[in-house]
Amino acid sequence: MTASDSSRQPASRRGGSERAEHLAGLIMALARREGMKAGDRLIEQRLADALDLSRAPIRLGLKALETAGLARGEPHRGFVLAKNPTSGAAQPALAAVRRREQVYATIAGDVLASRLPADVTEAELMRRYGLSRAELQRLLDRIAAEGWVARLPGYGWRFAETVSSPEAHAKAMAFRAVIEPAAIAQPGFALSQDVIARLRERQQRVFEGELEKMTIGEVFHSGCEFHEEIIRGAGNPFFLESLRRVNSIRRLFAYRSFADRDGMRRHVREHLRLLEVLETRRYAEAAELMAKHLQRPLVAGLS
Amino acid sequence: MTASDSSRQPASRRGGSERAEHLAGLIMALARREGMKAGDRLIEQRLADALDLSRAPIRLGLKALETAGLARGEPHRGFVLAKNPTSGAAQPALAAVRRREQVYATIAGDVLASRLPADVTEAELMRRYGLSRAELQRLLDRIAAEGWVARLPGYGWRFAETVSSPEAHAKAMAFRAVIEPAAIAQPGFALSQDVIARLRERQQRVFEGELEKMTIGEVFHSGCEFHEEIIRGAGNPFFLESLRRVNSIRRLFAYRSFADRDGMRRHVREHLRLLEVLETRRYAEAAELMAKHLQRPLVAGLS
DNA sequence: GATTGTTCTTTAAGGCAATAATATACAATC
DNA sequence: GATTGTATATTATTGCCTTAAAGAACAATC
Repeated sequence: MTASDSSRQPASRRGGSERAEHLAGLIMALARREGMKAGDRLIEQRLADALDLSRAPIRLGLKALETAGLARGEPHRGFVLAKNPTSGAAQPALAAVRRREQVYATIAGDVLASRLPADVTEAELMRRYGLSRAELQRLLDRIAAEGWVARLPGYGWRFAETVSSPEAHAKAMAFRAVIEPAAIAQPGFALSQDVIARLRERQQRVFEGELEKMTIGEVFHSGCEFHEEIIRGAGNPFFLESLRRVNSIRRLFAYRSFADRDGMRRHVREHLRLLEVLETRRYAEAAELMAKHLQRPLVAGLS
Repeated sequence: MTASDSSRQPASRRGGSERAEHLAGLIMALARREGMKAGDRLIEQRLADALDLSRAPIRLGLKALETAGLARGEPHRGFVLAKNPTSGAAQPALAAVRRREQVYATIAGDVLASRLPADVTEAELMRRYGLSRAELQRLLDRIAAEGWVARLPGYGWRFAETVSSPEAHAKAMAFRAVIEPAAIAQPGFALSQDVIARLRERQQRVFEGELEKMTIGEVFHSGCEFHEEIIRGAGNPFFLESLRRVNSIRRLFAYRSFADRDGMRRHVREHLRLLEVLETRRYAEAAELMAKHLQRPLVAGLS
């Protein structure tokens, strides 16, 4: 009924190489994470290592970036960032990525609004969203990895009730309120000064202006990264892993939440405060602070 | 180098329908969980509902059970359990299931012992374990769902360091020691008398003798079920989900642990004690008890 | 009236060949 | 000496087709 008919095309040949633009997006995202500026060199091997790829696909991504005007390249000198990755101009390349995400978002929306039955066959999804079997499988694998759909033993898949339930958000927060402070309170917890500095720099930048220019999705993403980086300090992958999963589900309803810029501002300030305490290794205190940070009901979802 | 060559066959036609025997195994496992006895009827639709399947595959499973001598069927009267599902005789049908699990176990062992590089291509795995692409994909999907392998952005997969690390077990326990007591202490925690009764009955049975007859794997499985049923009481799927994931990884190294029957006995006694406290709704006390239960170093892994 | 038996429809898995994407090795350039 | 350019080998995806598996509907039986 609500299915998007999503350009019935052979999945390749669609506006100048979908894959390349996707790669371009990955590169820009990395550049942003690393705090790179316009003019910085984009060294192939370094990008390849950071993204767990070989140079071949990186190269495609770089070419796409050049086409999009986000990078400039000269023969035998490689590529250089043409714009600050945080600037609004980073959108063009991302536009392609967005298109790729469209079906995902549509499905997420349909599941959240219960427009889709809990149990569905692949055939039905293919028809409904105009996907090839291969495309659908990729998508379902990804969603399964995020934990909100699972294969049934026979034919078909089942969406987790978790997602569509109205209390889902509260439950996710309750879970975080348990694991995040506990992680900080773990015996071996430690956060290198490097990491702290990087996190602070990023939060500071957001605090001092970028916030206004960011989309809800970006703010959300940035918050997740912050918290995931901190929980990583426990040195226990189970904490990190479980936070990641919660976050990937929270992301689904984050889009619905209102943009309360003031609340977000206060939120980021708390992040900065937390970093101060972590820096001086007062972990017990930091754990408490984190607990408070998470318990605050807050609008409808960020952190 | 250590690859098992695993009967290079077309994946179907292998000793009287592999799939049917697998289904038979599912049915027996269900019968055990539900505490069924020899003589109980196996009603197709009921089994189908419980296993999220239709009657067609159930029927195959039942026929296989009959062949294996675990069920008896008469025309128009359906099937009846021939043996107690807890008896050792339940093994024959499971033998087929085990065969199916063999490659999985081999891979798990190779990863645990670091005989496999962290990054591998599918082609390499296919060669090494003598699998078709389809078989391998199924396997990798399952392992990915369990969380100890993940697709790389390019070609290949990466096994989680989590698994092979020597501290993995301690980390898993540390994580459990956080979430399980916290789950019990959640505001809405509740466990119906029904559930408590069922759990008690099961633990009691194990305590009073079955323990001696169970394999390590079965003891482990039973322990997981117990804990998962309890954490479910928090009514927060994130707790349950994360415990499940930890457990599916713990299972990997559980096989290596020694069978300390005395330790296990004490362990089950603690489960029974915990149920008593839960029954009277003294949740704070129960949470503490659970924390102690999990903190005890214990041999090498059960609970 | 519930359950099993049977038939028919739909769904997905498996294998194969063609093609695209990625990795790798080495030469060329700065 | 590090990085880019290029050629080659390896790896995995895609689409197509065949076949197996599962679901659904209805009749038959207890």
